[in-house]
Amino acid sequence: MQHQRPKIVDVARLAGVSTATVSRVLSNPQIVNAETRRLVEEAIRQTGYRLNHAARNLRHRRTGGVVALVPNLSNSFFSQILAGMAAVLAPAGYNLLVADTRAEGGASILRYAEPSRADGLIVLDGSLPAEGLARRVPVVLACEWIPGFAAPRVKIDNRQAAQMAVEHLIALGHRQIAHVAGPVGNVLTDARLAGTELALKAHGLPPPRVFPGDFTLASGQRAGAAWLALPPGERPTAVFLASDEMACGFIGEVQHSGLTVPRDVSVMGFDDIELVAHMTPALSTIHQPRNAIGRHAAQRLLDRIGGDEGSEDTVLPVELVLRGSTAPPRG
Amino acid sequence: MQHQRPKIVDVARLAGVSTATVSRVLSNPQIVNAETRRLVEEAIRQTGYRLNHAARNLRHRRTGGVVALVPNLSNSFFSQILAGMAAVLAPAGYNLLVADTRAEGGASILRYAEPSRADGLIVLDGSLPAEGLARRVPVVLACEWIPGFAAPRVKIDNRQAAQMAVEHLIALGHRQIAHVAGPVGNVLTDARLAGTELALKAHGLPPPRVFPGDFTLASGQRAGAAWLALPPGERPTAVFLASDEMACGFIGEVQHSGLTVPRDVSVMGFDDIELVAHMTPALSTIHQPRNAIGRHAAQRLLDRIGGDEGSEDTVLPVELVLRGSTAPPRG
DNA sequence: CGGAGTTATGTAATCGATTTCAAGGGGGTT
DNA sequence: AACCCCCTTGAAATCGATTACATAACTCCG
Repeated sequence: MQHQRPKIVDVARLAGVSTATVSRVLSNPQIVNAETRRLVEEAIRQTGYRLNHAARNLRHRRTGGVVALVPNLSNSFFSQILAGMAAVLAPAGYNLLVADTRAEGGASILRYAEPSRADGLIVLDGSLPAEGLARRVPVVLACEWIPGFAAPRVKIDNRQAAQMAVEHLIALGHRQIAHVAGPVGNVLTDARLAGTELALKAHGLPPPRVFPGDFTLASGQRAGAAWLALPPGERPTAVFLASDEMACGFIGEVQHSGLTVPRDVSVMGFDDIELVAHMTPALSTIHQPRNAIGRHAAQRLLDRIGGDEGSEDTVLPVELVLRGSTAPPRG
Repeated sequence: MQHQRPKIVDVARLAGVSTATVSRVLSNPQIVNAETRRLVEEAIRQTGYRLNHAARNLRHRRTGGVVALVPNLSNSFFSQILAGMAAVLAPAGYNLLVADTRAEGGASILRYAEPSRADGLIVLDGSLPAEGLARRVPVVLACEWIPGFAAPRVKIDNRQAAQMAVEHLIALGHRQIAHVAGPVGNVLTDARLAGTELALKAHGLPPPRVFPGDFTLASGQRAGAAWLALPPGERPTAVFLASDEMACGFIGEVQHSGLTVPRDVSVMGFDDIELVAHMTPALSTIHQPRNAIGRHAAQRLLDRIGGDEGSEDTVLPVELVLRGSTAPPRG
């Protein structure tokens, strides 16, 4: 190895052309004479040349990367969304960087929102400060969103989805329906609660009893304990939880106490994460098209990077998935 | 906005110093006179200057990024490992890029293994070609590994872990123990199968009946169907599956048929993904320290990038987690 | 007071590619 | 023969930071 790593001038020298020509072969082959091109390609092969992306990016004033800001990387809900994004970004020549907004200290996460770090940002966390994001790089919001921050959003209709879920429980004959909410201050929490209340109101039923939650298994378990702690006569006969993880925790707790789902209580989740189809009982839930959310978000971002100024929302359809955890109330 | 984006010369001009001095304030403040430093910092504030990473990286001949090659981003098993890696890399000033080795076409994934793209690579997929990886950037293998490829590995002792699992089943009194294996050709598949066979042999029991699998829920479900298809007298009384996801599929299928776990069959998983603690029955399994795997892998890579040549393995301890899915055989 | 040593700063080369601008050569037209 | 155009190609500027080397000022000491 005479050179640590061949550069474009090494290729140029070997091929007997200028660096400009080599560069053209690399990025715009058809404008180079066929024979010259062949020579250069041969030189590239012989030297084992690989281009330096830092240099190209510097010249192009771009980074070739897109950052996804995820509230919690450990949450499997996001992994399929990331997979969808990667599937769109990779063919377009972009790298996907992921960052956990919780793991890294508050505002420092915004260091990713710089043009020299990333060409664009996909934000999946509605709790980030709008000021920090403004005027930096193209942004797309997915799933969650930031009130007062104008950017294209890729989302589902959470309110309507919650309505569908509760309508189903009502149709089964339930009259006392509880809701286990998401974390306080989250936009999804509010939308799903609103949908729940709307559906009940539309059927002349009283507002739901609401148990606190935060989308995690553990909080679902606590909700289960809280439900069990009620006098049997006062227990809602159906519970709609704002996430599947919580539903799993809830069902686990209820079954542990010896009661049975859906005989003693109907349970409805939200998200349709893969596992819940295989539990016993299989969970009835709202299916979120997670891969599609990732793909659309990535595509919207690419459009934005390409100069598209549109900021209308993309609302993807959900599906009511009925499985074994919901049934008519007893008696 | 007169400038699109202030550069280091703008700061220098405003502070009345050279770009060299500004650069020094940025990366080595203590060698600059306190008063000058104050001036420069003030100028940085006034101009709203942000440094361009592409330029710095070009000069430093580094990228500031680390790539994780994951077999399947949708698999929640990996998300917690990624979280662990991010927790170590971010404070060290590295970005974490993730790529799905399955989603992107075969060899093209190796484009990430270039010094100008990433300063290092964490490979979680044992099926990548060793030749492609050799002699490129520092590599650390995590979980899986590539036979014949020398690099530090961060892993668990899969053989021994499988042994522990099967020993437990034997201790409960089981004599007919089946194994549901991982995908053919995978190093984990072989190690876990070997451990299973070893444990049985040590107790004078015949080799296990082996059902094919590939770590996915669906394959676990198929294994459940295959188990059910056996004449009741020939059914193994316990099944050890090479992943929790498969165990979930298996249990789901068995319970669907009206049988009960662990009364009719004991089930043992592998991984201890978060959800399985909340199923009914809760799954007995082998706990893998996923966050720690991620952290250690990231740390090893940082060491390697820093010049450490060591390539010994880091073997992290697993735990046998006993929950409700295993019990003595009937009768 | 001259010389060594220290500290602080500036000048200019450098990282490795891309791209503007200019120019050479060939063909066709009048 | 003069002119124009197109096709190729090269020279050199450029992207925005870092840093080796040079230099100036100041201190210390015999």
